[in-house]
Amino acid sequence: MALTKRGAAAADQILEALDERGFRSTAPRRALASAIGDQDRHFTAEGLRKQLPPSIGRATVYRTLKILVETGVLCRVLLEDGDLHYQLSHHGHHHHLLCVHCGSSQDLAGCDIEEVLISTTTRHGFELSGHWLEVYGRCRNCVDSEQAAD
Amino acid sequence: MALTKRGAAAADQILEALDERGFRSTAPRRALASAIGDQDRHFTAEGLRKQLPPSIGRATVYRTLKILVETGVLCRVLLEDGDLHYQLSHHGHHHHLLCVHCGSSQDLAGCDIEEVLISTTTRHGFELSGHWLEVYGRCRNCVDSEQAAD
DNA sequence: TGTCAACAGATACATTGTCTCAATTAAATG
DNA sequence: CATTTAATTGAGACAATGTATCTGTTGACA
Repeated sequence: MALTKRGAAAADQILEALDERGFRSTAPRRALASAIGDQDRHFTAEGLRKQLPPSIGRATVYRTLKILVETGVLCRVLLEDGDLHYQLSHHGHHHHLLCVHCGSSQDLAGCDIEEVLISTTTRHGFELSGHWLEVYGRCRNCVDSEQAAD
Repeated sequence: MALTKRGAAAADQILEALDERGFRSTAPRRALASAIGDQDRHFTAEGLRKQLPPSIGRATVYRTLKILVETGVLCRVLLEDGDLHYQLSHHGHHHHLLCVHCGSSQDLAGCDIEEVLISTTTRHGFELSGHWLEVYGRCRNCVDSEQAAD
């Protein structure tokens, strides 16, 4: 069961998305959806699994995550060290601002780089079909608290 | 031994970079450098290993690749499916144009997106420290040959 | 040429998945 | 509600990609 109202809403959204694509509603998937709704930042498959009853098999967790990424419910987040995490994907195409200090992430909804990319890649005779961008730095909270400490 | 003049030059460059950082020149590292010089596109650690004598241990391959990435000689390439590959890094900061059709990659040397990113992230109170961008599409060759086929 | 820190290979282990297979179950149908 | 059946499950093997440790080897400098 989801721990918060927000988590429960997110869980419902996940199950709904699965239903729309013709996937069945099963007990493991409901547990997964609920657990994902409870995450307040990007997570790994194993991290998620540790929060689930051990009766839910590893394969199910990975299978479901894969489906959810393909469905667009989750997106993958690439950490600076190359680690792949998962995260709820509220918007369509978007990027992440990843705080290298506290590990939080915000979505960068407006993707303004598309135009720049098109003009740059066209010069290379390249026909753009997509891109993957992750942005690293410090979030407002971490910048502020550091300044306060001075 | 490197198969081409270009490969040999790249291999020398790798060994030189290692030397500069105080790493020793050893037989396994020379073999690695030569093999890397021979790659004409991004490669995986295991793929590289298959081109080396089996006497060179797995750990050595991975260890050396890690050093080379940290040294800046190699860069990691993120494929669209999340696979991490390696590639010679000729320039400093740069991005890749990855052809989803033939698998080739070109470097995008001028990184014009920095300014766009700074202005966008500043609005989020975010202090930019870095980013990772991969661009997917079709390279000039693949676009051309497809048009020729029409 | 002797010394010794750096390095090597072997091997065990960790993480992150995928695949197969037999058993179970959701849900549509009657 | 009972039947049916395709989707789904968990177990467990396997694969890819690393990392850690340990003991023997070696490059490079004095």
